[in-house]
Amino acid sequence: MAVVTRFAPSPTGYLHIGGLRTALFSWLWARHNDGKFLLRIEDTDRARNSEEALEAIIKAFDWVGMNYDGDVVYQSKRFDLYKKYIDQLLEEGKAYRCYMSKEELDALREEQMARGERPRYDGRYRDFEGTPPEGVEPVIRIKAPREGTITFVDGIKGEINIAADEVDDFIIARSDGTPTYNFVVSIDDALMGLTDVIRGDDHLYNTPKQIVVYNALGFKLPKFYHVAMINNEQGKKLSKRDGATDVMEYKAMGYLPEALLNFLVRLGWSHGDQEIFSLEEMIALFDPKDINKSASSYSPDKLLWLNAHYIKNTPNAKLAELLKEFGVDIADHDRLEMLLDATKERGKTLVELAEQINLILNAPTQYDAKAVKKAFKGEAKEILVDFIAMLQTWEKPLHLPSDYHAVLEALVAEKEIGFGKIGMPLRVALVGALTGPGVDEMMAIIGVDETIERIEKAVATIEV
RNA sequence: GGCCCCAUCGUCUAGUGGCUAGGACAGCGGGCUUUCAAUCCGCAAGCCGGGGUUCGAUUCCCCGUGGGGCCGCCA
Repeated sequence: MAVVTRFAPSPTGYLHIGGLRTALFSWLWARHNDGKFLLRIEDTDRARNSEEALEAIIKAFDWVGMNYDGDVVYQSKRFDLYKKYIDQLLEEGKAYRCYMSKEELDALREEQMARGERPRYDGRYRDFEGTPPEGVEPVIRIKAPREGTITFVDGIKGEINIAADEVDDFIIARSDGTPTYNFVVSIDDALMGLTDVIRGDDHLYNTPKQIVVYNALGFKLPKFYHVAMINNEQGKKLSKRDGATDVMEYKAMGYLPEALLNFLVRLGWSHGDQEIFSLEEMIALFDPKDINKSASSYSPDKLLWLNAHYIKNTPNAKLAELLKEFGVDIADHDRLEMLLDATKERGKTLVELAEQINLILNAPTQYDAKAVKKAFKGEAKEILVDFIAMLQTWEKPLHLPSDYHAVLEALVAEKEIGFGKIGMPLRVALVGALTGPGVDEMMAIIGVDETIERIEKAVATIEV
């Protein structure tokens, strides 16, 4: 049987980083098996805006290169279907109307908490046959087993046992007739033909409830995989204050989708010592049985490292295209290759890369004070002036970094100085700072005229 | 509070009834270099604690401890 997995977010308006990981796991497993990966929006609570939410999710999927099969299923559009199953259960005596008010329910809960028990419905209307109280719209509850144990095998955690009395007769339809989460999830998972349900382990306790529904309706159980959560660096639940939780924020911060996916796949899953995985490798190697049981902490260092790795390995033409969103348009630059080769080793994100490029392309508007103190001293002025003269009278072509390097070598030899004597002041003259790509590269990129112009401008500021 | 889940370097993780417990990121040191990076080499860093079982436990069992999750007419 073909593997069918799904991603079933509630419409929050954005895709959470943790959601992307479980979606990725599900997607990989489907693709690995040539199966299907379905998308469903859990919007039984009608207050939420599912159209917008879906758009946000698809946008994020597009960005990372994930897709889904078939049509998106909206639970809000399937209420008739759910109603049919509710009626069926009612008719078969597997569900019943409960006339307990919210106030009564709250009171019961408080009592139980005070006694140190797990709050749960006491089943008082389970076998009720009298006259229902006036003016109360009932909810529908499903009959859960009253004794024994609900057992299932989790593909990651192994056998899970929950005592039946831990699962109460939970509500499957609200007093306004709308169905509730655990009920519709079971029906949809069954009807959509899910074979493997991969989800966060915050759903672990929902599984026995859903099994109650599966059994009542005679549906076949899928395999369940409950993936441990991603916590923050302090081991607490990941929240907005821990940094970006919205997937698209990573795009804005200059991360490559390959890096983010590679980072996420290794959070909770591994394949020996391998760290770098292409999408193809992930698909080929992923198996949910290799997912870790324990929760992991989110620490962005490795993501940054991966991003640097993928930037270094991205073709320059593509980088140029991506950089447009970061305010750098160098697609038509005639030294494109040289420019990116000189900078891509230095930028861990596209944002940093854009900064590096701007540093070279734009003449410095000011010179770093420390750099000036260190570089513009002694005979620096004289050396720079000589260098200009040498560039102006140089007879060979000046195109490649090596061409400029030859000029520098000639200067160093003639004046019998070390490379640093010219290198440092030259660097400050070109970009205003003591860091950055090699001066040979930078001169080749901006060309001889611009080079001379920048040096002249710098020389004018040196007082000695 | 009840129930459930989890536990290897700071972080992500590999691994086994017997290994010098492996890799990666971060950290530190060094090489390369006109700078900063990149890169290369090296160093430091871990089996939560206590009981068992066993010739031998990081590994299997139990109990602690710690962390997480769930306990809605939310999903």
